[in-house]
Amino acid sequence: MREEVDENKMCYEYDKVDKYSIERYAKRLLDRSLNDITNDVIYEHTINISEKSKGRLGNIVEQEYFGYKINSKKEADFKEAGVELKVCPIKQIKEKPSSNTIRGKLGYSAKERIVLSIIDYNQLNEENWEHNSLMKKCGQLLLMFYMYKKDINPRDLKFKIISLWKPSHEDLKIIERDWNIISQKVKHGKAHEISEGDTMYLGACTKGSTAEKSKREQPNSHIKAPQRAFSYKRSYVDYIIEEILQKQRGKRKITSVLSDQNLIFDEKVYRVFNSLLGKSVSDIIVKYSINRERKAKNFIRLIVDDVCKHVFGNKLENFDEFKKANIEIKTILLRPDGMPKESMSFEQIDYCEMANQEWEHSVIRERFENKKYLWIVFRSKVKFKNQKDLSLDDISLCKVMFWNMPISDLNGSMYRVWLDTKNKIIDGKYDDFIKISDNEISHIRPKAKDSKDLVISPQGDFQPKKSFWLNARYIKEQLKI
DNA sequence: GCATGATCATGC
DNA sequence: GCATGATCATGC
Repeated sequence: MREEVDENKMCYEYDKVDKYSIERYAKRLLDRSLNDITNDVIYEHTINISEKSKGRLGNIVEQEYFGYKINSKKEADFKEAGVELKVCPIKQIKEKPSSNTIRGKLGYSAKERIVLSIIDYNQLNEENWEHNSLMKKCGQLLLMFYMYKKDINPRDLKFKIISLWKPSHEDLKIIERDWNIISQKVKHGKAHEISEGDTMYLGACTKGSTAEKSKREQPNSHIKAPQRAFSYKRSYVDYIIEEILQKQRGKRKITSVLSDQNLIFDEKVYRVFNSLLGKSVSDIIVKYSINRERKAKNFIRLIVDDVCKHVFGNKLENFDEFKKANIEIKTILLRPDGMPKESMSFEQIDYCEMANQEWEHSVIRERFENKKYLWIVFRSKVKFKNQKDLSLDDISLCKVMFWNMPISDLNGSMYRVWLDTKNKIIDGKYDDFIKISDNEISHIRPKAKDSKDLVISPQGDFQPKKSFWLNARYIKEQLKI
C-alpha cells in the first residue's frame, strides 16, 4: 500500500530539462502496466480510448503518465530535454538457430518499425542533413517497449524494455545516407517512387489509411505521392533492442562491422565485387587460393562466401550491417541470353501459419517489403543444360546489385499469388497452387528433401513441403541487364 | 538433425 | 527447351 502511495506521489515528478530524470521516471513502468501503478492521480488526465484513435498506448502514456498534450509537431515531445518518446510493441520469439544461439532460446523482436515523423515533402525539399528537422526532433529517443498482446486493454500491457537511445556514430553515417537517398528523390520530383526498401536503416514507410487516400502534392513534380513517414526499419529495431539489452546486462557488444572510416558496407561490397567483374569462377578461385570441391549444388554461392571470408574476414550475412538492414545474399546464374537458369526459391511454407495470417502480417509480405537482397550474378558464355557440365572458365561474374521488390509488384502480383495460395490451403487443394505458367511474378513449387518429406497441414494430414519461388523471367526483368 | 541455397531430372 | 517435381551438400 505504502509503495502505491509513493508511486502516485511521484507522478509527473521528473525534471523536464534532464533526460536522465525523464528516463528514470519512465523506468518505473518496467515490468508493469499502467493499471499496475496508477489508480487515483491519473484519473483527471484520463483520455478516452476511442476506436478511431485506436487507443494507442503511446498516446495514453504521453497524456496520462507524463501529463502532456500529444504533440505531433516538429519539436520533440520533451522539448526542453530534446527527447522524443516512442512507445513500441515487441513480441517474444524463438531465436533462429542459424546464429550461435542455443536452439529455442527466447528473445525479443520488434513487432513493427518505429515511425519517427511524417515527411513534409515541401520542407524536406528545402533541407540538408546538417540542418534537418528529423534529427532535431528524433535524434534522442526515449524508447518504451511493451509486450504486445491482441485484444487487451492498452492499460494492461506490460513494459519490458525502457531506455534512452540514439544511433551510434557508425549507424548515423548510414542513416545520413538513407536520409539523403530519400531527400534526393523528393528533390528530383520522385517522391511517388520512394520505397521503404530503397534504404538500409532509416526507411520512408507509407502512412495513412490507404496509400491512395493519403496522396499529397510534392515539390518539383505534378504527380501526387503517397504520404510517407521516416521510420527505423523493423530489422534495425531488432538490433536496437539487442543493443539496449546487452548494455543493461553489462556485456560489451560483440560487433562484427564491415563499414570503415571511409566506406559504408555496401560500398565496400561493391568495390570488392566490381573489381572482379568479368572474372571467371576459376580466376576467382585462383586469385583467393580457394580450395573447395565442386560437389554441392550451391557451389557458386560457397565460392562467394569463401571470397568474403578471405576479403572481409567473414561471410557477409554474419556482419551486423547485413542483419540490421535485413539483407539476404543470393547468387544467380544466367544463361548466355541473360535468362536466369533457375527461378529463385525461398523458405518453405508453413501451411498452418499461412492459413491463419492476414496479408498485412504475412511472412511473404514481410519478406519482400522489409527486406533487401544482394544479388551476385554470374553468366555463362556457352549454352548448357546442367551447371555441372560447364567449365568454371565459362562462368564469370557479371553484375552485383542490391535489390528490393518494388511496391507495385508486392501489392499487385505478389499479393495475388499469396491470396490464391492461402485460399487453396484453406480449401485443402495442395496440388493446385499457382504455376510459373500463370505469369505472375512468383509461383509455388515443391522444395523438400524428397517426396516423402512432409509437413503438417491445417486439415491435420501431411503434405509435401513447398515454397514460394520468384520466376526466372521476373528476375531477368529486375536485373536490367 | 534439419533448414538453406541451389541445382538436377524428367516428361512432354 | 520449358515446366515442374525432386533432390543434395553444407553448415549451423
